[in-house]
Amino acid sequence: MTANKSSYHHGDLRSSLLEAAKAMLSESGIEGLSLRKLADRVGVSRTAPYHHFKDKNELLCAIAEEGFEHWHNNAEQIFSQNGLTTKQKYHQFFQGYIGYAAENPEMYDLMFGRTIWKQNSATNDLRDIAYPSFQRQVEMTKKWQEQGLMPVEEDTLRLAQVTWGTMHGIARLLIDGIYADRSHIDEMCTCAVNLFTRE
Amino acid sequence: MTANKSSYHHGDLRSSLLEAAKAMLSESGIEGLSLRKLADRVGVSRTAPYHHFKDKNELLCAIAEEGFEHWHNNAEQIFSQNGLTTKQKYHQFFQGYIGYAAENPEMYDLMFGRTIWKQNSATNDLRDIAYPSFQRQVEMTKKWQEQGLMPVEEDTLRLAQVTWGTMHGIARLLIDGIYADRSHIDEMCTCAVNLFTRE
DNA sequence: CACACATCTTGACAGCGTCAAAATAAGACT
DNA sequence: AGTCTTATTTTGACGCTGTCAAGATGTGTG
Repeated sequence: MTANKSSYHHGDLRSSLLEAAKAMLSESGIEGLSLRKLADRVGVSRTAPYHHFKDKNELLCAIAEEGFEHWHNNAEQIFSQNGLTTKQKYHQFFQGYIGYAAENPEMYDLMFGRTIWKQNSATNDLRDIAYPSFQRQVEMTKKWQEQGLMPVEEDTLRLAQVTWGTMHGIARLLIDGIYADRSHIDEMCTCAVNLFTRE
Repeated sequence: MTANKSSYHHGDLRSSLLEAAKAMLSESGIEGLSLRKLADRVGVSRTAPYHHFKDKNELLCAIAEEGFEHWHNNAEQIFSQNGLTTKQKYHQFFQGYIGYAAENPEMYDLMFGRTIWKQNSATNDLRDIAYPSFQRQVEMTKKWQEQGLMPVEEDTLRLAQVTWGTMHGIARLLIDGIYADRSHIDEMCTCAVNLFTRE
């Protein structure tokens, strides 16, 4: 169906746009990412991107998709590690989450920020990737309860919402530069894990 | 020095602008609040606001100031209540925080969102109001530790960051419409309070 | 070889924040 | 009083943004 590369006028505009857009995103954030500057950077006219993305929103969603994939692989990797107690793994997962947000603040802002999720502007493709990620959080919480790491008295869904909410909140405080800074990451994570886990 | 009211051309443009801006904010969010539409709404020309606010940013900061004041009074009121245990008060504080965010999502987004805090764009006036609010959070946490509500083993600052982070995170998940919705508020708050408090 | 289609460009429009310069009205001073 | 200074508001303009409509250009298929 679709040729692999170097066909048509530009070659593979769509992925070139995505790559450049990701770079611009991490350089200057969502606000600083304009379609016109993006087109300029790739070397095409202002409206060329519109033949590959219906909207600026659709472009942003496509970028976020890649972010979720990368994020998912990251979490998977941590959990497949051996020789760690459940609590150590959870600690590492927690720290990994905050670390990802701190190192990719603009991407995190895009993935979990209101630009996309506020007014239901998320693409179907993005939902298909993001929702399972949210669901996985609940499943993992259930396991943590069964393994005695987290209190079984609490409803699993609520517990998942609260623990993820904590990670999300700390991440946001960090990347929005309010009240907390990077040098506190490790201590904050340890503190949170202590509060959430028994033993 | 400055006349109280009904002097000059318009009367009291500054407060008229602020009031209209607050209305527009809650109607259509930060993104939907444009200086031009604001001026139009108040009945002045597009650049009139610039003699009362240097920037759009400065206007936003002025709005946020009012938000912090209202928010501060709200918290004060809860703590001055009698006939409640420490835990009940904390529960109510927690719920009040989330409730405020859920009922004033756009104002909360302005007060604690990246628009203002990201690139150090907060006004000095705003800082003077906001920073003590953050500080108060730490002091209250210290009291909660002393009263045996929260673990004394944890560093007060970290504990404050984590507990506030949790409130902030849940608030953001709610108002950004991701993963949680309003009907879960009470249960989430109870769950979080259970995790954070002893006894 | 021609036709259809995907792709890209040019032109245009409305909206935004903001600056400069001109117009207007109020208060202060002699 | 009247003049002057100063605060306030307006008009005009600039560059930026996202996006639509129409035209130009190249590619793959029949």
